[in-house]
Amino acid sequence: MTDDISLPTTVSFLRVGKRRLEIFQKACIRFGLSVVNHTSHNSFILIDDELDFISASKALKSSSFSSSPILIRTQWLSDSIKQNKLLPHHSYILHANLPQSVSSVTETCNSSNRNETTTQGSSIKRERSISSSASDTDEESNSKKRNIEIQPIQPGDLPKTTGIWLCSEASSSTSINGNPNEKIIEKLKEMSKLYLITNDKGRSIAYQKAIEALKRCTHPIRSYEEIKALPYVKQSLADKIWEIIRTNGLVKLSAFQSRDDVATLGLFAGVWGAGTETTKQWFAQGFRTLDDLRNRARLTRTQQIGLKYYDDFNARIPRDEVTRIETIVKQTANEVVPGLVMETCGSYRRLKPSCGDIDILITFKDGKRHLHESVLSPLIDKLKAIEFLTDDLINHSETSSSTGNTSEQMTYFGVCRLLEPGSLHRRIDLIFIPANEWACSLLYFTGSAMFNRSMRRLARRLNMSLSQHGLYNGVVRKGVEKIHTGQALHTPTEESIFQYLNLPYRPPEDRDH
DNA sequence: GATCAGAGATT
DNA sequence: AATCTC
DNA sequence: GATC
Ligand SMILES: O=c1ccn([C@H]2C[C@H](O)[C@@H](COP(=O)(O)OP(=O)(O)OP(=O)(O)O)O2)c(=O)[nH]1
Ligand SMILES: [Mg+2]
Repeated sequence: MTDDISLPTTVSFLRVGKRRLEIFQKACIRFGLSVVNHTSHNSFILIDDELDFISASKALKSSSFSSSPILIRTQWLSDSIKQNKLLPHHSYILHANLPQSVSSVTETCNSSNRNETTTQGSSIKRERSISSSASDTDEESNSKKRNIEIQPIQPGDLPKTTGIWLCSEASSSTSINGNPNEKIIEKLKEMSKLYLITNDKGRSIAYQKAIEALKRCTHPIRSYEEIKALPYVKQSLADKIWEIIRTNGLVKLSAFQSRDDVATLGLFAGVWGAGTETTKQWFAQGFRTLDDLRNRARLTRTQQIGLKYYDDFNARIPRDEVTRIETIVKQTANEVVPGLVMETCGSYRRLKPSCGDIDILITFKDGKRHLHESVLSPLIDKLKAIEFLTDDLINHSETSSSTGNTSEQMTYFGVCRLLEPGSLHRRIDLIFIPANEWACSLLYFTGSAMFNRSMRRLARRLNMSLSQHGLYNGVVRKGVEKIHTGQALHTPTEESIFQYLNLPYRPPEDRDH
């Protein structure tokens, strides 16, 4: 079909509810439409499907829209979302001579509304798929009631719904005998990741919790009953897991992955220093490849470095290379400032066979020595001199005391490489801390991130507060803000922190959640 | 309807 | 203050 | 997306 009228490039919304508005605005970004407010003069206005032409016109009169705009039903966007591409808008245009029966117009466009047909007059039983999907970035929910065949459950086969606190349990070792539900976990992980890069943190967390529940399940899951018995898995996630078991796939994930905006966001998310807002903007500006970014995008200093080493940074580091890098840093540090205590943390301390980066915690042996500035700077300089460090990403020493820097902690994020031909550039994080914070920092920097968050959430529940600086009790919170910071507890060792929280001690390798 | 951790550095 | 990162 |  050849369209004489080109698709709108700029639209605005009239009387669309908050929830749906958010969804539509996201869709607009995705389809390259810009959304403006009433005030400017634009000729395309999207109106809620309940409005007929007359009431829409009335509403327009009392606002500051341009004189003769084209009215389009929001169903246009709803259908476009479903079809995964921006559809022609013709059939959705609202005309003056078609009063009430909004739905009759729909009929021509495509199959999506077939079922609603006639009730009386202008019944608008808009299908809820978009608005009720409780989701933003996705279109989801052809939520047909799946006919679940309930298989008989073998007694004693149910997954134990273990405690709420992940940090109280050892991470189950998948490396030894593999996880029986690997396929499911893999799919859900991908979902979680995609939700994260599309700025849906809450949902990403929900998937991670479900993943952890699955990891703890030591036998292959077979029945729908079993699935629902898992903590943090209810209707929606249970359906998805069941679908994976039955079909070995997940339609929603495939649909997600095939969206070019999601794929592009994923690509851009691999640039160190570019987060959800930046990648979203880049996409909106029409960039699609890393070369687009190199040539045309506005990049911060760190993003330039992230782009320069895109492949290197996204490669895992074999454990033995981390060991060699650690050795270089330790030796150099000992030459420059004798008496430093250093521990390589992160995934390395958790004994992972490969690591995403190198995380090194640094302090003085015995307390008191607040002039950390006399340590970080010389060490960094020396590491640069031997051409081990190649670039700075975050450097406390460079930015001379930024806004009210009361913290004694100092952070250096940079780039290093072994002095051997063929060595890749690696991300290295050095954190300098006062000795009295050693245990809490060690705990923090060892992670995993999920483990930390679980433990911190537990602390909060106990009216305590846990960070890399310390563990406090008697914390009084009023909503979000702390009324009372509480008092710092004496935490000489990691074990002591577990004790305060009534947790069994877990060695680093058991914190790999 | 709020929460999902808490903090440092850059922009 | 928003954004990104650990 | 689950939980309280
Ligand atoms: O959001 C985060 C990220 C990290 N960390 C802590 C735990 C983590 O173990 C450590 C180092 O971070 P990194 O990103 O290097 O994670 P990792 O556990 O070392 O994994 P990777 O192998 O990807 O480096 O910092 C957090 O507390 N919160
Ligand atoms: Mg790491």
